[in-house]
Amino acid sequence: MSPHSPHGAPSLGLPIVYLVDDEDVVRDALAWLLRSRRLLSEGFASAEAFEAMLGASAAHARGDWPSAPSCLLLDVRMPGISGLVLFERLVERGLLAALPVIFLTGHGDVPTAVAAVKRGAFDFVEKPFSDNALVDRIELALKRSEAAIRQRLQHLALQQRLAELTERERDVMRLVVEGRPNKLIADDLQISVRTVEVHRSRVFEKMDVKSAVELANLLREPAGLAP
Amino acid sequence: MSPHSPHGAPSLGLPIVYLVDDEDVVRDALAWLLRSRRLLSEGFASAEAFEAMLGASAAHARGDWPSAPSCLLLDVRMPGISGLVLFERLVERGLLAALPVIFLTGHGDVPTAVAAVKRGAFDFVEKPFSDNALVDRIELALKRSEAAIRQRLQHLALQQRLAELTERERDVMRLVVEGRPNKLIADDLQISVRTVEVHRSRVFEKMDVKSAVELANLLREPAGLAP
DNA sequence: CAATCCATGCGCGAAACTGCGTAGCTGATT
DNA sequence: AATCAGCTACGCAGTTTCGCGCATGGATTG
Repeated sequence: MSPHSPHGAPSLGLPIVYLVDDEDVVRDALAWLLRSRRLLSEGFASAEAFEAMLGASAAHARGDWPSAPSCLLLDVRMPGISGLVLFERLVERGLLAALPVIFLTGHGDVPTAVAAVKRGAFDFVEKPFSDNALVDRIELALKRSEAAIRQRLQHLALQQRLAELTERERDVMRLVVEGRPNKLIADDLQISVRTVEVHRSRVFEKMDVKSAVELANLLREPAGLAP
Repeated sequence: MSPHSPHGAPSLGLPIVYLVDDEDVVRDALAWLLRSRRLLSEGFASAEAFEAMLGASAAHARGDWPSAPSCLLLDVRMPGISGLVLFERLVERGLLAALPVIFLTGHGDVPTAVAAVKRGAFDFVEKPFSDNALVDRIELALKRSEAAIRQRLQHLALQQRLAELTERERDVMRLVVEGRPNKLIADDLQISVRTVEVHRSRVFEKMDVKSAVELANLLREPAGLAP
């Protein structure tokens, strides 16, 4: 296990703040601010550059998430791909939870800001901003990112175990978590009770639970539902 | 059963849109617009007047929700209690879900708008607005309100059934939904297995389920958790 | 061909569920 | 004081369900 973990949970790596702004001055200022607060950062002069980095580091496996808590300080208007467009792409890739976006803008209008926040932007701040307040927001965003990544890892672990099940075992499992007794499951699937028991016990074994209730609880957790 | 329900679910009453704006002209225009779209509305010239209506109709029972889908079109700046303050009070009373708030403002600033949306405002639109777009948003808000109210009703029904349980029955239930077998529950509570079985069966009866798994599923639903 | 998955039968012991009966305690009603 | 109702608690007996081991066979796949 790598460095000391805060609460016994495995460390996810050092938090990092990505800066995407076409103006060197802005990036440098932010980088300086963050360094002074002991936060790692990495700057990009365009949305394209940032996406290139994302694609490379994430091993182009869609659905892949950053493994360290991170957030993105994003300028709204930039030459080339605008911040809003980049943001929209991140939304569609489902990356927002792992990579909260804080918009930075000089001259924001209300509809744009409102739309961005409703779409899931973590914040939308106008320059000039208070350094303190911004860093506070960033740290909140990093915490949310960490929480999302942890939840994702749990989710993946669960999916992995689910993937080990055979088709038939999944059939049985579905009925088991609906609370149906073995006899009725056997009737539903047109197989013998004994066979249901066999599948059922394999499911328990593979999913590492000891009872149907535990299994139901496992699958009812947020991680057990959506992809 | 009153009027025709859309999907077999019981009707919640006619949707209503509340208008809170100090300018008569604005309220009249909105009322006219809504009437033309066959939506009920009720206007208030001040936040105070609206709160008075809320207090009266809700029978001052905190936690009480409007029984019909509704939403609130709220002007940001008004003499007396401002729209923002009223909004904040609604947030604190937990009414936002049942009564989504759409802010209307002539001259909004970005930070205010962003803060409102992050606090849970359904929307924040600047005048002049498109009638069509606004009505669309209102109808979405009403749908969300209806969904929230339905969920709340389910939640209350569940809480009601939970309230019928004895202290001891709740003790047993907790352990049952953790997946513990009767024998261990008996050890935990220092009572005999037979007694556990009695409580367990009473719980099933009162909660109207036939197995521990069904019970767990019932309690794991969103309605089963927070107050 | 070997391995895997699915399916089945039989049987044993444990656990769970049910019905019937008992009993102490509290609090309210009469 | 007597009574009734509700909650808690327990035992016995009987039935059902569950969990598991052992053994068998067909279908699919590498």
